[in-house]
Amino acid sequence: MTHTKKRYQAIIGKLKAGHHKITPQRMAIAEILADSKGHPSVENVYEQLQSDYPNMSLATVYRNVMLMKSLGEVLELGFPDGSNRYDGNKPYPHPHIICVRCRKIMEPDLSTLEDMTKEVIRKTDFTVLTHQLTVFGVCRDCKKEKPAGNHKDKP
Amino acid sequence: MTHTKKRYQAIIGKLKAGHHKITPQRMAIAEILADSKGHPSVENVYEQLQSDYPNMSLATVYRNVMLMKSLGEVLELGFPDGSNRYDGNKPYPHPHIICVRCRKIMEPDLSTLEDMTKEVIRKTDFTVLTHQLTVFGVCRDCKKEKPAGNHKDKP
DNA sequence: TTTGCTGCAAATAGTTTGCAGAGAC
DNA sequence: GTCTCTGCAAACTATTTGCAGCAAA
Repeated sequence: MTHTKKRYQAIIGKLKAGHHKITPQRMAIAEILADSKGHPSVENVYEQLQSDYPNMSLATVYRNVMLMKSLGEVLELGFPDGSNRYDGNKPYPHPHIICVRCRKIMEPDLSTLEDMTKEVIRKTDFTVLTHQLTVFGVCRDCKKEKPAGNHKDKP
Repeated sequence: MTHTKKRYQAIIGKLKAGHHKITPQRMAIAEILADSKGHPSVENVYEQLQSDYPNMSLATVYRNVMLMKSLGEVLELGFPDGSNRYDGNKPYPHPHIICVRCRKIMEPDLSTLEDMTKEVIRKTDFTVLTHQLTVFGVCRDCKKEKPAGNHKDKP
């Protein structure tokens, strides 16, 4: 079974466990979020559903994304630019590296994150619950196309 | 001169350098942002100005916070919960550790951040421009008041 | 059958914009 | 005097909610 398929099963399982009804709308939304390629926004999930479910209401998408988020099966990525995107494929905190030119998102495993958490705990005496790390930059492909620093306004 | 005072001068200086007019409204907004204790939202800045500038428009606050942000003199803190807050006191990226109980915000210097940036560069080949790191947890004071794990729903 | 879910439309919150007069330079 | 800035109100975007009918369990 693929990871995406497992994620779909996990979401549906949590819904059942919480005595939530398994409606066709929920299955469709879960299917998209279980994949989450491209980190869709609510609007984006809604658009993807338009062809198969022309009557699907945007409110229904909002309600169910929130429900799955509250069940811990979908991660909300509140990016600094204000856009809310969702990830049901890796529903635990993880770093996002975003290219400001092509908007590509990478999600590397960072071994230094653990050291950083330890340093936070040592310096603040907090009990750490969750975190969000987003790094902005220019990806390799975009650097090739137009090297950084060549774009200037008239002097 | 205090750091806050220096920050105020820096903001006003950037405005002048950009040939923006120095209006009483701008001075008042700059003064609040230069301090930025409590990381105010736009609404919050507006409220702080109500007593001294009862005619100040919320739109004016929005316009000027955005202007100062575009000049690099104010940092926008797009927290994952969706609230936009601003910092004109430390207008460069820095970590925020937020207590989910009392909403207190700490801003420790993290030496591990540099290692993390290096790891990001090594693993993604990005040119890193900026970043945002927010950690959520429970602060020391709140842990004392009510130890974590004691709050449960009925089984 | 029962209870929760959906679609619709209206409400709400946060932010942006057009415009005419006011004010900084 | 010129040109930007401000206040006001309306517009806009993203999200939430009330309600009546519908459908999963």
